[in-house]
Amino acid sequence: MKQVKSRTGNLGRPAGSDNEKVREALLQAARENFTSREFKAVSLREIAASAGVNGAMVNYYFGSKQGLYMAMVDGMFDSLEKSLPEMSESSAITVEDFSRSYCQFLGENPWWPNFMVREVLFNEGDNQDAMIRKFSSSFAPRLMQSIQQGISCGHYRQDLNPGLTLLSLMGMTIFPFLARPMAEQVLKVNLDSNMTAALSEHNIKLFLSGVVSDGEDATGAGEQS
Amino acid sequence: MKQVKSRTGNLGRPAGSDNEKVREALLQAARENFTSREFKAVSLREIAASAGVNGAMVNYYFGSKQGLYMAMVDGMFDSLEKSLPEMSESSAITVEDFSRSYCQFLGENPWWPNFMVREVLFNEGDNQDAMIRKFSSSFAPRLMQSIQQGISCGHYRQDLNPGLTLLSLMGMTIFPFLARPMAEQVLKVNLDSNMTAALSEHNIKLFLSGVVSDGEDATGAGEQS
DNA sequence: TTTTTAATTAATTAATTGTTTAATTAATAA
DNA sequence: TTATTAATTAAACAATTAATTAATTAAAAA
Repeated sequence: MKQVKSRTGNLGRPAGSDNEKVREALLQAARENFTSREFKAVSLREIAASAGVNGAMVNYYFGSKQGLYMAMVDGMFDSLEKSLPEMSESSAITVEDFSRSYCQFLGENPWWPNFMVREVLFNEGDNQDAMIRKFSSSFAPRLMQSIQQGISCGHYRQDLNPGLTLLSLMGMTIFPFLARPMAEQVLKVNLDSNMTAALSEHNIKLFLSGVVSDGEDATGAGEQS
Repeated sequence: MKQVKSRTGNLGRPAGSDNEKVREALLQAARENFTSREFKAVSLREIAASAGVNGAMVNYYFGSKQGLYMAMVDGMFDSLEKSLPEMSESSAITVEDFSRSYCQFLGENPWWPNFMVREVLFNEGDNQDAMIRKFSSSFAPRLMQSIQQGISCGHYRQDLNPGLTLLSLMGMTIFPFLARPMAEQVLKVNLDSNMTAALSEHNIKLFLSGVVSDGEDATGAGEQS
């Protein structure tokens, strides 16, 4: 009765091995590593070690490093769509809904902005096209629709460029999370859940009415030298 | 007279070799490669080939791959400060100046947003701290100062959070360039010089007065379902 | 039970990386 | 001129990488 569990030599299929458990451990390790460091900077050995399995498991379950990465991407988009149910419907999204939902999502999923920007910006060719399509087919057109309705019904200014307006709104929503290190270290804006809620309300008001006080002149002529 | 130019074996110091020229060629190659691909994904051999010199030249002139990268970073910040002279002065920057100058700079230097975000976001530890300090010591505090003046003199709303307001402004300024592929492919917003100028004016107006028409209610109650 | 299949590990493979070295040639100083 | 220094190349080096393979063991099927 020597092989208590074949202690040192862990060869062969382990007793009670769980296919799905290993798979999920690898995906989890991939998320941890790929969201904070660049693709090439993360080695399979690191991922495997961080998942507590042998390096060859990545190729066994996902075919390749790239395969694991793509599986991770799919999972991330799934979790986005699950976290933003109101954005999965087919009607127009109001500015308020977008600001609140997206701020909350970004606050709760700090890995997302880094990841999204890296994918859309840097992985030119590889995943970029698919990313852009996936990204833009979710909420962008429906938010655009909402903005265009606002203009055509006269609620918004008639001189607004819908595309630029959408970009401005997305920018003020996403950028604070994107520049989190700068926001926290330089501006002392700590993006906890309270500040996240404050940010969405701040942005809604800024987007709709601007920063200028009621009754003040907004031409900027009254500004400080 | 066989050694016409020692055609194939290009050993030794070449006639009329220009120290500064090689240095600049390497920096140029570094800019081209490092701004579009991640640090680890760019090899010294690629850079050298793209500069038309031997791979060992990187170590000869810059000590290491990292040394070349840092030299490139320094040059980029120099070009930013030269391109934005009005931001190098010591007085407060108005929202208008910031929006116009920065939009123009981003339009003329499309590599900057990618590079900046990559540095501030992803190179954790290595250059991040230095980047944040350099970045924030240039215009951030003076723009902040301008916003705080606007609030304290009553021109801006009293309920404004200055930090969030600065982040919103930076976001609506930078994001369109950051999401350029998405802006162009999905929203059909082509960021040429005309659109860049339009963007800065659009943002100034939006920042100051919002999107809602004069006389309209800005609570959003009047929006489409 | 016996056979086959699934899961896991250690070892190997082939390619690529950043860096160093030695050889080589031009420019410069003595 | 001669000796020394600066610039360049090809080659070698050592480390690391993703991927494959063969061996091994448990689970499932026959």
